[in-house]
Amino acid sequence: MARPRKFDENSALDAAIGVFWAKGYEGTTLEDLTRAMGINRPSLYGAFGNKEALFQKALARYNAGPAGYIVRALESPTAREAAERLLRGAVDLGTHPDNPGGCLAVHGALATGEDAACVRDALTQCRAAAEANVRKRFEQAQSDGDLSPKVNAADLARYITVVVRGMAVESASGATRAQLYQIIDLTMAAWPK
Amino acid sequence: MARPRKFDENSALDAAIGVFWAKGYEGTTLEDLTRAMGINRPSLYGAFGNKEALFQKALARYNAGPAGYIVRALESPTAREAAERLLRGAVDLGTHPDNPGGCLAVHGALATGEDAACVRDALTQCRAAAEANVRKRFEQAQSDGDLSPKVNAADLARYITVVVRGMAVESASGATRAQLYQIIDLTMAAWPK
DNA sequence: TGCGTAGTGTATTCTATAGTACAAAATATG
DNA sequence: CATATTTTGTACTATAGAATACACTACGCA
Repeated sequence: MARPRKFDENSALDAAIGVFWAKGYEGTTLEDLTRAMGINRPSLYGAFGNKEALFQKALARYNAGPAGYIVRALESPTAREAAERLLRGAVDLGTHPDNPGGCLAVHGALATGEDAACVRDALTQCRAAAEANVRKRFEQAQSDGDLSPKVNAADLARYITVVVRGMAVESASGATRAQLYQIIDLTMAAWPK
Repeated sequence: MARPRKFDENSALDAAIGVFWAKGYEGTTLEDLTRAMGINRPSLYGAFGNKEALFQKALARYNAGPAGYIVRALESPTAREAAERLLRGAVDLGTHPDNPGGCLAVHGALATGEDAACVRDALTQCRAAAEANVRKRFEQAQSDGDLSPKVNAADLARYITVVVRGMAVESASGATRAQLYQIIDLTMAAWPK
Protein backbone atom coordinates (compact mmCIF):
# COMPACT_ATOMS: atom_id res chain seq x y z
CA MET A 1 0.00 0.00 0.00
CA ALA A 2 2.81 2.36 -0.90
CA ARG A 3 5.20 3.01 -3.70
CA PRO A 4 6.80 -0.29 -4.70
CA ARG A 5 10.54 -0.93 -4.92
CA LYS A 6 12.04 -0.41 -8.31
CA PHE A 7 14.72 -3.04 -7.65
CA ASP A 8 14.95 -6.60 -6.41
CA GLU A 9 16.58 -6.81 -3.02
CA ASN A 10 18.37 -10.08 -3.74
CA SER A 11 19.68 -8.97 -7.10
CA ALA A 12 20.98 -5.82 -5.46
CA LEU A 13 22.65 -7.92 -2.76
CA ASP A 14 24.25 -10.10 -5.41
CA ALA A 15 25.72 -6.99 -6.98
CA ALA A 16 26.98 -5.81 -3.60
CA ILE A 17 28.58 -9.20 -2.99
CA GLY A 18 30.48 -8.82 -6.22
CA VAL A 19 31.83 -5.41 -5.31
CA PHE A 20 32.84 -6.31 -1.74
CA TRP A 21 34.44 -9.49 -3.04
CA ALA A 22 36.48 -7.67 -5.65
CA LYS A 23 37.52 -4.59 -3.68
CA GLY A 24 37.21 -5.57 -0.05
CA TYR A 25 35.06 -3.75 2.48
CA GLU A 26 37.32 -0.77 2.96
CA GLY A 27 38.15 -0.50 -0.72
CA THR A 28 34.50 -0.33 -1.67
CA THR A 29 32.84 3.08 -1.83
CA LEU A 30 29.15 3.81 -1.71
CA GLU A 31 29.40 5.02 -5.27
CA ASP A 32 30.81 1.64 -6.28
CA LEU A 33 27.85 0.03 -4.56
CA THR A 34 25.08 2.23 -5.88
CA ARG A 35 26.44 1.94 -9.40
CA ALA A 36 26.73 -1.84 -9.29
CA MET A 37 23.39 -2.26 -7.56
CA GLY A 38 21.65 0.14 -9.93
CA ILE A 39 20.06 2.12 -7.14
CA ASN A 40 20.73 5.45 -5.52
CA ARG A 41 21.97 6.20 -2.07
CA PRO A 42 18.73 6.79 -0.16
CA SER A 43 17.31 3.57 -1.57
CA LEU A 44 20.37 1.70 -0.36
CA TYR A 45 20.13 3.18 3.11
CA GLY A 46 16.39 2.64 3.21
CA ALA A 47 16.66 -1.00 2.25
CA PHE A 48 19.85 -2.07 3.99
CA GLY A 49 20.67 0.41 6.76
CA ASN A 50 24.21 1.45 6.10
CA LYS A 51 27.41 0.19 4.53
CA GLU A 52 28.23 -2.19 7.35
CA ALA A 53 24.71 -3.60 7.58
CA LEU A 54 24.74 -4.08 3.83
CA PHE A 55 27.97 -6.00 4.10
CA GLN A 56 26.55 -8.27 6.79
CA LYS A 57 23.47 -8.98 4.69
CA ALA A 58 25.66 -9.61 1.66
CA LEU A 59 27.79 -11.99 3.69
CA ALA A 60 24.74 -13.92 4.84
CA ARG A 61 23.60 -14.26 1.25
CA TYR A 62 27.09 -15.26 0.19
CA ASN A 63 27.13 -18.02 2.78
CA ALA A 64 23.78 -19.30 1.64
CA GLY A 65 24.61 -18.99 -2.04
CA PRO A 66 28.16 -19.10 -3.43
CA ALA A 67 29.58 -20.59 -0.22
CA GLY A 68 26.78 -23.12 0.00
CA TYR A 69 29.14 -25.69 -1.47
CA ILE A 70 30.67 -26.09 1.99
CA VAL A 71 27.56 -27.45 3.65
CA ARG A 72 26.81 -29.62 0.62
CA ALA A 73 30.35 -31.00 0.58
CA LEU A 74 30.07 -31.96 4.23
CA GLU A 75 26.99 -34.04 3.43
CA SER A 76 29.17 -36.46 1.47
CA PRO A 77 29.08 -40.08 2.64
CA THR A 78 32.68 -40.17 3.82
CA ALA A 79 35.08 -37.67 5.35
CA ARG A 80 37.52 -38.17 2.54
CA GLU A 81 34.94 -37.45 -0.07
CA ALA A 82 33.80 -34.42 1.92
CA ALA A 83 37.35 -33.07 1.97
CA GLU A 84 37.76 -33.59 -1.76
CA ARG A 85 34.49 -31.86 -2.50
CA LEU A 86 35.43 -28.99 -0.20
CA LEU A 87 38.66 -28.45 -2.06
CA ARG A 88 37.08 -28.79 -5.47
CA GLY A 89 34.26 -26.45 -4.49
CA ALA A 90 36.73 -23.85 -3.31
CA VAL A 91 38.66 -24.00 -6.56
CA ASP A 92 35.55 -23.86 -8.70
CA LEU A 93 34.11 -20.91 -6.82
CA GLY A 94 37.39 -19.01 -6.59
CA THR A 95 38.20 -19.37 -10.25
CA HIS A 96 34.76 -19.12 -11.78
CA PRO A 97 34.99 -16.62 -14.64
CA ASP A 98 31.88 -14.75 -13.46
CA ASN A 99 33.30 -14.15 -9.99
CA PRO A 100 36.07 -12.01 -8.62
CA GLY A 101 38.95 -14.30 -7.65
CA GLY A 102 39.15 -16.08 -4.33
CA CYS A 103 36.61 -15.99 -1.56
CA LEU A 104 34.68 -13.16 0.06
CA ALA A 105 35.47 -14.47 3.53
CA VAL A 106 39.17 -14.08 2.81
CA HIS A 107 39.21 -11.05 0.53
CA GLY A 108 36.48 -9.04 2.22
CA ALA A 109 38.42 -7.71 5.20
CA LEU A 110 41.47 -9.55 6.44
CA ALA A 111 43.27 -6.64 8.09
CA THR A 112 41.44 -3.35 8.65
CA GLY A 113 41.35 -0.13 10.59
CA GLU A 114 39.19 0.37 13.66
CA ASP A 115 36.15 1.46 11.67
CA ALA A 116 35.90 -1.86 9.92
CA ALA A 117 36.73 -3.99 12.93
CA CYS A 118 33.17 -5.31 13.14
CA VAL A 119 33.27 -6.50 9.57
CA ARG A 120 36.70 -8.03 9.99
CA ASP A 121 35.56 -9.87 13.10
CA ALA A 122 32.43 -11.09 11.37
CA LEU A 123 34.56 -12.64 8.65
CA THR A 124 36.90 -14.17 11.20
CA GLN A 125 33.94 -15.76 12.92
CA CYS A 126 32.56 -16.89 9.61
CA ARG A 127 35.80 -18.65 8.78
CA ALA A 128 36.04 -20.16 12.25
CA ALA A 129 32.50 -21.49 11.93
CA ALA A 130 33.30 -23.13 8.61
CA GLU A 131 36.37 -24.77 10.08
CA ALA A 132 34.36 -25.98 13.07
CA ASN A 133 31.84 -27.57 10.74
CA VAL A 134 34.59 -29.45 8.96
CA ARG A 135 35.98 -30.64 12.27
CA LYS A 136 32.56 -31.86 13.39
CA ARG A 137 32.11 -33.74 10.15
CA PHE A 138 35.45 -35.45 10.65
CA GLU A 139 34.57 -36.35 14.23
CA GLN A 140 31.32 -37.79 12.94
CA ALA A 141 33.34 -39.81 10.47
CA GLN A 142 35.34 -41.22 13.35
CA SER A 143 32.12 -42.29 15.02
CA ASP A 144 30.96 -43.75 11.72
CA GLY A 145 34.23 -45.60 11.39
CA ASP A 146 35.32 -44.15 8.05
CA LEU A 147 38.14 -42.13 9.61
CA SER A 148 40.73 -43.55 11.97
CA PRO A 149 40.19 -42.61 15.60
CA LYS A 150 43.92 -42.04 15.86
CA VAL A 151 43.63 -38.95 13.70
CA ASN A 152 43.23 -35.54 15.35
CA ALA A 153 40.07 -34.31 13.67
CA ALA A 154 40.73 -30.68 14.58
CA ASP A 155 44.18 -30.79 12.97
CA LEU A 156 42.89 -32.44 9.85
CA ALA A 157 40.06 -29.93 9.56
CA ARG A 158 42.50 -27.09 10.02
CA TYR A 159 44.76 -28.51 7.35
CA ILE A 160 42.00 -28.74 4.76
CA THR A 161 40.79 -25.29 5.72
CA VAL A 162 44.26 -23.81 5.44
CA VAL A 163 44.60 -25.18 1.92
CA VAL A 164 41.19 -23.81 0.96
CA ARG A 165 42.18 -20.36 2.17
CA GLY A 166 45.61 -20.48 0.66
CA MET A 167 44.02 -21.27 -2.67
CA ALA A 168 41.77 -18.24 -2.25
CA VAL A 169 44.84 -16.06 -1.86
CA GLU A 170 46.47 -17.78 -4.78
CA SER A 171 43.55 -17.29 -7.14
CA ALA A 172 43.70 -13.60 -6.42
CA SER A 173 47.25 -13.78 -7.77
CA GLY A 174 45.92 -15.25 -11.01
CA ALA A 175 46.36 -18.97 -10.44
CA THR A 176 44.32 -20.95 -12.94
CA ARG A 177 41.73 -23.57 -12.20
CA ALA A 178 43.96 -26.31 -13.66
CA GLN A 179 46.86 -25.23 -11.45
CA LEU A 180 44.74 -25.33 -8.34
CA TYR A 181 43.29 -28.73 -9.20
CA GLN A 182 46.83 -30.07 -8.95
CA ILE A 183 46.97 -28.73 -5.41
CA ILE A 184 43.97 -30.83 -4.50
CA ASP A 185 45.77 -34.02 -5.49
CA LEU A 186 48.80 -33.06 -3.45
CA THR A 187 46.68 -32.07 -0.48
CA MET A 188 44.79 -35.33 -0.49
CA ALA A 189 48.05 -37.27 -0.67
CA ALA A 190 48.45 -36.37 2.99
CA TRP A 191 45.11 -37.92 3.88
CA PRO A 192 45.56 -40.38 6.75
CA LYS A 193 45.26 -44.07 5.99
CA MET B 1 75.46 20.24 6.61
CA ALA B 2 71.95 20.91 7.71
CA ARG B 3 69.58 20.11 10.52
CA PRO B 4 69.88 16.39 11.24
CA ARG B 5 66.97 13.96 11.34
CA LYS B 6 65.47 13.46 14.74
CA PHE B 7 64.49 9.90 13.91
CA ASP B 8 66.09 6.78 12.48
CA GLU B 9 64.74 5.95 9.07
CA ASN B 10 64.87 2.20 9.58
CA SER B 11 63.21 2.29 12.98
CA ALA B 12 60.49 4.44 11.47
CA LEU B 13 60.08 1.93 8.66
CA ASP B 14 59.83 -0.89 11.14
CA ALA B 15 57.02 0.95 12.88
CA ALA B 16 55.29 1.52 9.54
CA ILE B 17 55.61 -2.19 8.73
CA GLY B 18 53.83 -2.99 11.94
CA VAL B 19 50.93 -0.69 11.19
CA PHE B 20 50.46 -1.78 7.59
CA TRP B 21 50.72 -5.40 8.67
CA ALA B 22 48.07 -5.02 11.35
CA LYS B 23 45.58 -2.79 9.54
CA GLY B 24 46.29 -3.27 5.87
CA TYR B 25 47.19 -0.48 3.46
CA GLU B 26 43.72 0.97 3.13
CA GLY B 27 42.92 0.56 6.79
CA THR B 28 46.00 2.52 7.80
CA THR B 29 45.69 6.28 8.18
CA LEU B 30 48.49 8.78 8.15
CA GLU B 31 47.71 9.50 11.77
CA ASP B 32 48.24 5.82 12.57
CA LEU B 33 51.57 6.05 10.80
CA THR B 34 52.86 9.29 12.27
CA ARG B 35 51.90 8.16 15.76
CA ALA B 36 53.56 4.77 15.44
CA MET B 37 56.62 6.20 13.74
CA GLY B 38 56.94 9.01 16.26
CA ILE B 39 57.26 11.68 13.60
CA ASN B 40 54.95 14.26 12.15
CA ARG B 41 53.46 14.47 8.72
CA PRO B 42 55.93 16.72 6.91
CA SER B 43 58.81 14.58 8.17
CA LEU B 44 57.11 11.50 6.82
CA TYR B 45 56.52 13.09 3.44
CA GLY B 46 60.02 14.50 3.36
CA ALA B 47 61.65 11.19 4.12
CA PHE B 48 59.43 8.75 2.26
CA GLY B 49 57.42 10.62 -0.37
CA ASN B 50 53.83 9.70 0.31
CA LYS B 51 51.75 6.90 1.76
CA GLU B 52 52.20 4.60 -1.20
CA ALA B 53 55.94 5.17 -1.45
CA LEU B 54 56.21 4.54 2.26
CA PHE B 55 54.41 1.26 1.84
CA GLN B 56 56.73 0.17 -0.95
CA LYS B 57 59.78 1.01 1.16
CA ALA B 58 58.26 -0.80 4.10
CA LEU B 59 57.61 -3.82 1.91
CA ALA B 60 61.19 -3.88 0.71
CA ARG B 61 62.40 -3.79 4.29
CA TYR B 62 59.92 -6.47 5.25
CA ASN B 63 61.24 -8.72 2.51
CA ALA B 64 64.79 -8.20 3.62
CA GLY B 65 63.97 -8.55 7.30
CA PRO B 66 61.01 -10.51 8.63
CA ALA B 67 60.49 -12.35 5.34
CA GLY B 68 64.17 -13.10 5.00
CA TYR B 69 63.46 -16.57 6.31
CA ILE B 70 62.28 -17.51 2.81
CA VAL B 71 65.63 -17.03 1.13
CA ARG B 72 67.43 -18.67 4.03
CA ALA B 73 65.08 -21.64 3.97
CA LEU B 74 65.74 -22.14 0.27
CA GLU B 75 69.46 -22.42 0.99
CA SER B 76 68.85 -25.70 2.80
CA PRO B 77 70.73 -28.71 1.43
CA THR B 78 67.66 -30.56 0.20
CA ALA B 79 64.31 -29.55 -1.23
CA ARG B 80 62.48 -31.37 1.51
CA GLU B 81 64.38 -29.56 4.19
CA ALA B 82 63.81 -26.28 2.39
CA ALA B 83 60.07 -26.91 2.37
CA GLU B 84 60.03 -27.75 6.05
CA ARG B 85 61.98 -24.66 6.94
CA LEU B 86 59.70 -22.53 4.78
CA LEU B 87 56.67 -23.81 6.62
CA ARG B 88 58.24 -23.48 10.02
CA GLY B 89 59.48 -19.99 9.23
CA ALA B 90 56.01 -18.92 8.14
CA VAL B 91 54.46 -20.22 11.35
CA ASP B 92 57.11 -18.63 13.54
CA LEU B 93 56.83 -15.26 11.84
CA GLY B 94 53.05 -15.26 11.64
CA THR B 95 52.58 -16.20 15.28
CA HIS B 96 55.44 -14.30 16.88
CA PRO B 97 54.04 -12.42 19.85
CA ASP B 98 55.77 -9.20 18.81
CA ASN B 99 54.18 -9.22 15.37
CA PRO B 100 50.68 -8.71 14.08
CA GLY B 101 49.33 -12.04 12.95
CA GLY B 102 50.03 -13.54 9.54
CA CYS B 103 52.12 -12.01 6.79
CA LEU B 104 52.32 -8.52 5.38
CA ALA B 105 52.25 -9.86 1.82
CA VAL B 106 48.87 -11.44 2.53
CA HIS B 107 47.34 -8.97 4.94
CA GLY B 108 48.66 -5.77 3.40
CA ALA B 109 46.26 -5.44 0.47
CA LEU B 110 44.53 -8.51 -0.92
CA ALA B 111 41.50 -6.81 -2.43
CA THR B 112 41.41 -3.03 -2.79
CA GLY B 113 39.83 -0.11 -4.55
CA GLU B 114 41.39 1.58 -7.56
CA ASP B 115 43.50 3.95 -5.47
CA ALA B 116 45.42 1.11 -3.87
CA ALA B 117 45.73 -0.96 -7.03
CA CYS B 118 49.48 -0.30 -7.24
CA VAL B 119 50.03 -1.57 -3.75
CA ARG B 120 47.84 -4.58 -4.29
CA ASP B 121 49.71 -5.43 -7.48
CA ALA B 122 53.06 -5.00 -5.77
CA LEU B 123 52.04 -7.56 -3.18
CA THR B 124 50.76 -9.91 -5.84
CA GLN B 125 54.09 -9.70 -7.60
CA CYS B 126 55.89 -10.14 -4.32
CA ARG B 127 53.99 -13.34 -3.64
CA ALA B 128 54.50 -14.58 -7.18
CA ALA B 129 58.24 -13.97 -6.88
CA ALA B 130 58.43 -15.95 -3.67
CA GLU B 131 56.60 -18.84 -5.26
CA ALA B 132 58.88 -18.72 -8.29
CA ASN B 133 61.91 -18.92 -6.02
CA VAL B 134 60.51 -22.03 -4.38
CA ARG B 135 59.86 -23.58 -7.78
CA LYS B 136 63.42 -22.84 -8.90
CA ARG B 137 64.80 -24.39 -5.76
CA PHE B 138 62.78 -27.53 -6.39
CA GLU B 139 63.93 -27.67 -10.01
CA GLN B 140 67.48 -27.34 -8.76
CA ALA B 141 66.81 -30.23 -6.42
CA GLN B 142 65.76 -32.31 -9.39
CA SER B 143 69.06 -31.51 -11.08
CA ASP B 144 70.83 -32.34 -7.85
CA GLY B 145 68.95 -35.60 -7.65
CA ASP B 146 67.33 -35.07 -4.27
CA LEU B 147 63.84 -34.69 -5.76
CA SER B 148 62.32 -37.12 -8.22
CA PRO B 149 62.25 -35.85 -11.80
CA LYS B 150 58.73 -37.22 -12.08
CA VAL B 151 57.46 -34.52 -9.74
CA ASN B 152 56.07 -31.33 -11.20
CA ALA B 153 58.19 -28.74 -9.40
CA ALA B 154 55.77 -25.92 -10.13
CA ASP B 155 52.87 -27.82 -8.59
CA LEU B 156 54.86 -28.76 -5.54
CA ALA B 157 56.03 -25.17 -5.08
CA ARG B 158 52.48 -23.93 -5.41
CA TYR B 159 51.30 -26.45 -2.85
CA ILE B 160 53.83 -25.39 -0.25
CA THR B 161 53.11 -21.76 -1.02
CA VAL B 162 49.37 -22.25 -0.69
CA VAL B 163 49.83 -23.78 2.73
CA VAL B 164 52.08 -20.93 3.81
CA ARG B 165 49.45 -18.40 2.78
CA GLY B 166 46.58 -20.31 4.21
CA MET B 167 48.41 -20.36 7.51
CA ALA B 168 48.81 -16.60 7.31
CA VAL B 169 45.05 -16.26 6.98
CA GLU B 170 44.57 -18.72 9.78
CA SER B 171 46.87 -16.96 12.20
CA ALA B 172 44.85 -13.80 11.68
CA SER B 173 41.92 -15.82 12.98
CA GLY B 174 43.86 -16.59 16.12
CA ALA B 175 45.34 -19.98 15.37
CA THR B 176 48.14 -20.78 17.79
CA ARG B 177 51.68 -21.71 16.96
CA ALA B 178 51.17 -25.25 18.23
CA GLN B 179 48.11 -25.68 16.05
CA LEU B 180 49.93 -24.53 12.96
CA TYR B 181 52.92 -26.76 13.66
CA GLN B 182 50.54 -29.68 13.30
CA ILE B 183 49.68 -28.41 9.84
CA ILE B 184 53.32 -28.66 8.86
CA ASP B 185 53.40 -32.37 9.63
CA LEU B 186 50.27 -32.97 7.62
CA THR B 187 51.56 -30.89 4.75
CA MET B 188 54.83 -32.75 4.61
CA ALA B 189 53.00 -36.07 4.63
CA ALA B 190 52.15 -35.31 1.02
CA TRP B 191 55.81 -34.92 0.09
CA PRO B 192 56.62 -37.10 -2.94
CA LYS B 193 58.76 -40.19 -2.39
C1' DT C 1 79.73 34.45 13.83
C1' DG C 2 76.64 34.58 10.08
C1' DC C 3 74.63 31.88 6.19
C1' DG C 4 72.82 28.05 3.57
C1' DT C 5 70.48 23.82 3.94
C1' DA C 6 67.63 20.43 5.49
C1' DG C 7 64.21 19.07 9.22
C1' DT C 8 60.37 20.05 12.36
C1' DG C 9 55.76 21.70 14.04
C1' DT C 10 51.45 23.96 13.61
C1' DA C 11 47.94 24.96 11.06
C1' DT C 12 45.71 24.70 6.81
C1' DT C 13 43.73 23.06 2.23
C1' DC C 14 41.47 20.03 -0.76
C1' DT C 15 39.00 16.16 -1.84
C1' DA C 16 36.50 11.93 -1.26
C1' DT C 17 33.23 9.61 1.23
C1' DA C 18 29.56 8.11 4.47
C1' DG C 19 25.31 9.50 5.53
C1' DT C 20 20.84 12.60 5.16
C1' DA C 21 16.96 16.38 4.19
C1' DC C 22 13.42 17.22 1.48
C1' DA C 23 10.36 17.34 -2.14
C1' DA C 24 8.35 14.70 -5.99
C1' DA C 25 6.55 10.19 -7.49
C1' DA C 26 4.08 5.92 -7.35
C1' DT C 27 0.95 2.66 -5.55
C1' DA C 28 -2.84 0.33 -2.44
C1' DT C 29 -6.81 1.09 -0.02
C1' DG C 30 -10.89 3.60 1.59
C1' DC D 1 -10.81 9.76 -6.77
C1' DA D 2 -8.26 11.16 -2.60
C1' DT D 3 -5.07 10.07 0.79
C1' DA D 4 -1.69 7.67 3.50
C1' DT D 5 2.64 5.49 2.86
C1' DT D 6 6.82 4.14 1.11
C1' DT D 7 10.35 4.85 -2.55
C1' DT D 8 13.03 7.72 -5.41
C1' DG D 9 16.09 11.59 -7.02
C1' DT D 10 18.64 15.65 -6.28
C1' DA D 11 21.09 18.11 -3.57
C1' DC D 12 23.30 18.77 0.55
C1' DT D 13 26.17 18.18 5.07
C1' DA D 14 29.72 16.65 7.92
C1' DT D 15 33.87 14.57 8.48
C1' DA D 16 37.99 12.18 7.87
C1' DG D 17 41.97 11.69 5.58
C1' DA D 18 45.91 12.68 2.27
C1' DA D 19 48.83 16.13 1.27
C1' DT D 20 51.08 20.87 1.92
C1' DA D 21 52.37 26.14 3.27
C1' DC D 22 55.03 28.47 6.04
C1' DA D 23 57.52 29.93 9.72
C1' DC D 24 60.89 28.29 12.88
C1' DT D 25 64.87 25.39 14.30
C1' DA D 26 69.30 23.09 14.32
C1' DC D 27 73.54 22.04 12.35
C1' DG D 28 77.92 22.33 9.10
C1' DC D 29 80.81 25.32 6.94
C1' DA D 30 82.91 29.63 5.41
